[in-house]
Amino acid sequence: MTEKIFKRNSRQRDLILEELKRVKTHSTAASLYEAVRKQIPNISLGTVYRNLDLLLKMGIIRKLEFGGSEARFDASSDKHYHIYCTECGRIDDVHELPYNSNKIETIKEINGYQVSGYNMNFIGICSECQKIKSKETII
Amino acid sequence: MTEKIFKRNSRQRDLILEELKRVKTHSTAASLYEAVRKQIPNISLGTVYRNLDLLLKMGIIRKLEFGGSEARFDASSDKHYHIYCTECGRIDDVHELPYNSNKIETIKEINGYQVSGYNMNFIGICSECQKIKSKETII
DNA sequence: GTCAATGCAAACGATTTGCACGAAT
DNA sequence: ATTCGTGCAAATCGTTTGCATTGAC
Repeated sequence: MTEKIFKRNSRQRDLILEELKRVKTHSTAASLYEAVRKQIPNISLGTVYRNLDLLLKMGIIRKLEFGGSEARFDASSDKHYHIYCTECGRIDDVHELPYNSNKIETIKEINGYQVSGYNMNFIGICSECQKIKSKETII
Repeated sequence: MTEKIFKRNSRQRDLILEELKRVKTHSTAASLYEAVRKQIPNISLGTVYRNLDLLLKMGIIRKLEFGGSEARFDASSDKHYHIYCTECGRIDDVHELPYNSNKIETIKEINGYQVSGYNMNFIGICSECQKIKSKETII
């Protein structure tokens, strides 16, 4: 079943994955492109997208299902929730809350569907933006 | 605080909302456009998008936060979860499971964030697609 | 008569793709 | 030598926007 997806190594792919792992704010394709460009100045955005696809298919990274226009990626191996700041758009990991703590985990059937999983994330205002907002209110 | 958003009535908007309420599979902008076109042949896609935006701002409809490329909309007034079929892409309401049954509802702070809400949906295979898949397996 | 809402088409931003070349095996 | 992975540019897809016109009030 496990199909070989990478047939050759590539420095581009290595750097993309390295950068995605390094940055904790859940990069977009464009931000990975900009970062890797410092090492390989003429890498193309297409290459970034193609490699992100391959890494997704391999299950090495995950695409975060937020509503925003740009896709965000996560390279960490442990599952966890995410929280999105409606003010500045940053996305942080939620490590405080255990991922499998929910009785929702045990649901195997809904509405005739065979349930394979669920997707959950939190929405809020990050501490930085709270400070900014409270200052604005004072004025 | 409640601001007036519609300044005039429009047949286009009425038909868009009517169609969105009628169809239970959570229309896309394009499918609404096709449906309303039967009544107003030269309605434009831009008008559909503009009215969906207005209806969103009024809180009359909601945009579903799935990963797919096209946005899906929901016109029902009661909150409920959704389930997405990975085989055919349909999205159904989940009425079996109460929306506010979670202790997650009570969380007000995570990671320094002031939590305003959360987003959750299920992923699975609908009964139709299960039938198709089991047939395929037999062959 | 006023100006919000429309139709049309062009513009947009994110992503995908075709193709010829370069590089990993 | 083979052919995968790349860079480049053009194409695609969903959505947004500018502008002149239409229609609700």
